[in-house]
Amino acid sequence: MLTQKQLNLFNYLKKTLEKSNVSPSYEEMKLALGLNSKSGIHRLIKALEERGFIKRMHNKARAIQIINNEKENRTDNKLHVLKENKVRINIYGKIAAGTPIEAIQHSEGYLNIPDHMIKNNNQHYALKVSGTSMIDAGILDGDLAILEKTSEVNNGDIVVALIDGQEATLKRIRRKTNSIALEPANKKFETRIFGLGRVEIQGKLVGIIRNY
Amino acid sequence: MLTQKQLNLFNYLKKTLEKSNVSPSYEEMKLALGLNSKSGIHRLIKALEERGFIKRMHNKARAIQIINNEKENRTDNKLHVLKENKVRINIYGKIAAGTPIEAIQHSEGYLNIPDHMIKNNNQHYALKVSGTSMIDAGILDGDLAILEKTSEVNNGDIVVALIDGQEATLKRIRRKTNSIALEPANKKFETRIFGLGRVEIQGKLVGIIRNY
DNA sequence: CATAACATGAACTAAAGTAGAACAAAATAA
DNA sequence: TTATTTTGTTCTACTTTAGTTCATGTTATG
Repeated sequence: MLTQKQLNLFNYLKKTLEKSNVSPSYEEMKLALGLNSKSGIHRLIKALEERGFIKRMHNKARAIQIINNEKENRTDNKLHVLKENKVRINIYGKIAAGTPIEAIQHSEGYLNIPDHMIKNNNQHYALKVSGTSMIDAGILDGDLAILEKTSEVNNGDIVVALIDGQEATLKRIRRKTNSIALEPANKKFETRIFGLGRVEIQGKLVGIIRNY
Repeated sequence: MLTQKQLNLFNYLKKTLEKSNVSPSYEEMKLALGLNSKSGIHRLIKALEERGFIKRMHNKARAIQIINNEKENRTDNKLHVLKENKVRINIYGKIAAGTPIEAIQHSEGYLNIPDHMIKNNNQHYALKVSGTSMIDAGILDGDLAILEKTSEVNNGDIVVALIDGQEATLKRIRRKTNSIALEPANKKFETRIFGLGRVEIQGKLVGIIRNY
């Protein structure tokens, strides 16, 4: 695609532009390639532009721009994306009454979350909070709840509980000897107590994201 | 893609805008670059705009905006990475009594935030909430507040207000004819009312991130 | 509404930079 | 080999950059 000279100039341009955003002038390029004349540079620049390796603003000083072609950074990018992917989780819908979360097959979309929210290797997912039953815990209607898929929860944790395989709800949990209490954080709602078998923990709250 | 002078000015702009969201005036830039004339600055600004490094509002004072895309956005590949990337913003410390944010030079670290939180090109930053004065708005002690650097706020918005250049606080704002009321969201705290000149808006709340 | 603070821009100078024609030598391809 | 493209040089023409001064708008604010 390129001749040797063109490649030399291109590499020099790239190197220079990576250091700072100052393009070299023809004079500087001439020196860098050990030429005695700027015209040669001009021709090389035209060739690079024609072949789509650089772009420039005509008749503007030091206004050359590198066009990165796919081949070179492809591997880099994939690696990068993969790394970033860890913190990409599914949004499964609203946590309202009625629908068990597992039944929701389709994700409503992806969400990039702050990586510090993920502290272990468990799967995570997000639900949109519906209702005001946890308002005194600072969880408002419309907030996004970030949840860790686990059943290891402590008393006082806020969890997604599936009741009778039917109703999913976000509540504070308190285990007793042979019952489980699900406490709202709102005086207008009441604590509900269930037998051990009726409640399945589907996740533990690890974060809240709110948008104004 | 820039000349040296253009880069110098750009760096100065960047630095200044990172500290606070007030653009320098031409006069100030003139001094910063050691010129005797504002016209030179004007031309450099035009060049920077032409090359896509800044954006400005015509005939508005101190209305320059950095476009942060010098290298990344140019090629398709990198754009992809950018899309996957969470937006990275600075955490500037706690928002407690006493310290004006502008005085905090050093960032306490970076934070990756969900990209949907950033809805415009303004700069954003994060502060850790200290205290319970906004608890009824669902903002708890220790929450991370995501703030947009702007002074365009509406009544009822939650903002970071700097009082007398001294005390930074997160409150709901209500502008009256010749005073500004800063309302807490906690009955135990009282609304404070200030003269127009005493309060400077340093940012507007756009999100809350909480970690359990 | 007056005034200070800012932004815009014309005119001019010198220096730096870009554009390209014309010709010769070298490298490459046919 | 012959033809074609690439490279290098010199020389010239022209444009932009960068700085100055001075004048003219525009906006914000008391």
